[in-house]
Amino acid sequence: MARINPGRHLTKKELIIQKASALFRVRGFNTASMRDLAEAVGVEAPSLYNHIGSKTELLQAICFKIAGEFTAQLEKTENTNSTSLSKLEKIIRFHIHMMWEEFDAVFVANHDWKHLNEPSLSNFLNQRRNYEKKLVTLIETGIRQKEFKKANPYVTVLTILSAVRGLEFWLQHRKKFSPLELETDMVNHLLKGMIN
Amino acid sequence: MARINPGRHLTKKELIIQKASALFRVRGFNTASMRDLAEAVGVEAPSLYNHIGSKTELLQAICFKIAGEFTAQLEKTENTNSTSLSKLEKIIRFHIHMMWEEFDAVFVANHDWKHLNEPSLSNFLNQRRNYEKKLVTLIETGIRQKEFKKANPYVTVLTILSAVRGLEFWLQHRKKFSPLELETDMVNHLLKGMIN
DNA sequence: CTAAAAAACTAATATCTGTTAGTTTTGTAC
DNA sequence: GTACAAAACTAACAGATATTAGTTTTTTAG
Repeated sequence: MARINPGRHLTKKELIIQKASALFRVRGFNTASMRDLAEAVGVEAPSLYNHIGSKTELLQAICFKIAGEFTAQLEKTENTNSTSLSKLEKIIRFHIHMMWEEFDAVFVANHDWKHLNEPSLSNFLNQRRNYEKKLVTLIETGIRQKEFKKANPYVTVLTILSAVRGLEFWLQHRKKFSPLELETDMVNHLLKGMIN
Repeated sequence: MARINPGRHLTKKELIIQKASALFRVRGFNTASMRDLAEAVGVEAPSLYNHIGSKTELLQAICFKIAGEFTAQLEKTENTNSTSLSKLEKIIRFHIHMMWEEFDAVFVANHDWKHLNEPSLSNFLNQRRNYEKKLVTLIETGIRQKEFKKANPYVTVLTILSAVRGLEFWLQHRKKFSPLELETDMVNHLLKGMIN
């Protein structure tokens, strides 16, 4: 059989990771087999091992790529001079943006991280914990500066992160309203509530 | 080996389902094996089949038990004479309540429904779609009566359901604030926003 | 055109999967 | 205590799993 055509801007390994993201999202990491992946790539299963080390390595690549992007954006936002509210809004919008642009990978990172091996598992969880802590600090600052209402900042962070994550369902079912309308309504709801 | 002790108020089948809920939550449906489950129950794997029909049947039992409880509560709430706001608040609180009281089963229903077989899968998805539709109708009514701000009601429902579902993470990590504080803060956030 | 390499292939392995068959043990009712 | 039923056990199977070994094909470089 012919070689894998990596496409214009992808190495073969990147192509495999991309197909794996799509496959793992639909079937789940454990349910998706390397034979499934090979078929999606257009090759026999053992051939994949010319490009990757193991199935778990694929999961690692997906999870840490996403985690890295979120962390980088958060740190960038932290280092700007603006209100806590403005920072928070930027972060929420970035989350929504990521859900639209890298749906498969974000979905897999959210669902299948638990199948990571040590020490990747601990690494990933630490990174996520740090991300949450930074958000909590941001909320606390906003409360101290009377920008935000008094409330348990952990609950606030949880509420926001979870709400945004829920876009998974909407994207799966391909509901047909524009990302812009969605983004506006969700940001408004999370910041200003829904009561008239 | 001695027989399974079902405990005070459980049939043997119910005990198995309970252990399966806990196991599936931690490991995931596909990753958890019947041998794992048997060990949790205190028995050899084939013995389980004296009480249950198949592994999938366990998943069905878990998913439809939870779906049924949510549907029942929603219909009960719909048939009361109160404002849309009051109804919505009651429903949010019920979701939080369920997360605390039936964490394992709710978690599994949320995560592993995709491994249901037909026709259970379609059944489950229909039930969930109906649930969402009823919530959308509730929000629409509230908007028409000027109780709620104008916004895409689907987005509103998505935001609320997802936020509440996020309690999964907090419960997994056993954060130490009371359910009451958590419930109050989350309900306030979702209804009234977080901006001062 | 030829040699080196990259990457595909086929064949195979050991392990794990849910589940069945058949048998033995345990508890229950008279 | 004896018979019946419930529920445990052991042994086993067919299929799927990720991965390795070894070989052949394809592409690339000089």
